[in-house]
Amino acid sequence: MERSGLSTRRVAEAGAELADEVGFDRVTVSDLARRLGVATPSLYSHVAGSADLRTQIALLALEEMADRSTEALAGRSGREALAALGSSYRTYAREHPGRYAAARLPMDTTTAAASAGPRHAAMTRALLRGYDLTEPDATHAVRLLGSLFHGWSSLELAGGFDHSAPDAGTSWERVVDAVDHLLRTWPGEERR
Amino acid sequence: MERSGLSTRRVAEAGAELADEVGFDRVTVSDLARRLGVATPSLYSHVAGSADLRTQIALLALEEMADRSTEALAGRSGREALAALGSSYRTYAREHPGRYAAARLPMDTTTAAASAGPRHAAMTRALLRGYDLTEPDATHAVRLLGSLFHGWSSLELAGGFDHSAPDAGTSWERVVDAVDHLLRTWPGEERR
DNA sequence: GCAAATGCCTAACAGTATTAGGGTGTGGTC
DNA sequence: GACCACACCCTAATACTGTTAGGCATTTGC
Repeated sequence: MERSGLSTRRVAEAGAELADEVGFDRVTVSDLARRLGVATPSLYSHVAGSADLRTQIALLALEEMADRSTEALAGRSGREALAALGSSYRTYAREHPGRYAAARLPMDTTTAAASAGPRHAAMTRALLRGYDLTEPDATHAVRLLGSLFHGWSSLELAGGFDHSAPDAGTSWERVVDAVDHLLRTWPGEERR
Repeated sequence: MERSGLSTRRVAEAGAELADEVGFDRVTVSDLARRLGVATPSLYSHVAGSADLRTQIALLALEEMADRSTEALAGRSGREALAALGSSYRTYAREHPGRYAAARLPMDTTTAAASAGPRHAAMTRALLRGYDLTEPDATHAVRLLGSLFHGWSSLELAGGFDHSAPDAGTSWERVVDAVDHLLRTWPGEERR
């Protein structure tokens, strides 16, 4: 029989494709095998099973997002960088909902450490260099931005903003303004 | 044979329990039936199937969260209310990770509209009355807060803050300070 | 060319989701 | 107080999905 020329990477890519089409939680080893034109057990040479398949898709998505974000941030700083990074996530989530959902998959510590996750944190930190924050405020801000970007994309993807005005894009622009303002006027420790 | 006295509500509650123990994505009709001491098909009198079961758990979780938040907000305003609402979500996510995950389940428009979802939005809006925001800025702020609360709890639940200082609680306090500050100094339209 | 590794297959089994259809309590009705 | 209808739960049966075991063939490295 003719070989299909599969590999872990190729399987993950096909899985990502499938995730975007039918949703990450409906990705199935059997379905993926069908689409690849091979028998189900054949995939077990490339991924360890259903859980591993999901992880591989997640890793792929994290890399792609990091690559896009890196490009989006190049040569920008301040509000411009903030808007670019946020848009990068928003756009990715819209174009690749399945991959985006995959990227939120919790994974064990060592896998997470070897993923592109740290690159994301580093980018946010780099972005903050355009503002005047010192530790530990910079860390707080990293977490705030991470939560906000992630939360916003999730809600937008779930259609949370679909049925009320103004539209998500407009609102997002104003939120970027607000956060930019916040980062430039971050409150000192004296407050309670 | 003796009857178990089940009902949709009771099944959903048991499902929520199960979700908290094993994780929302591992909730299974069979497993739930086993725990309830009935045969698997028996559950189909109370829920329409696997998908419906998940939805019922989600609706339950949304209600519980809304109830807790309502209580937490009572008699508070400004920064205090902000902190209370945020803590309400954070605590719920920590105590009931499975239910919390369930609450993020995307559902169709009509189901969502009939859920406690709108109550959550209303609470956030109510909270903002303690600040001086006019439309459309209030809407932007509602969305910002919703995204931030959700994103923060998700990341914290996934262990995203576990391996770096300062701890999540401290960081959260400072983020509340920052957001409180932001809401009191929300930037006007003239900025770009 | 040959040996070993690799890539893919078939066979087989456990577990889950779901439908169909049957019996038995339970509660309302006269 | 009998009866009837419905609600509730069961067994049987089917179709997948996930996974392991073991076999043949093609490719690759020497």
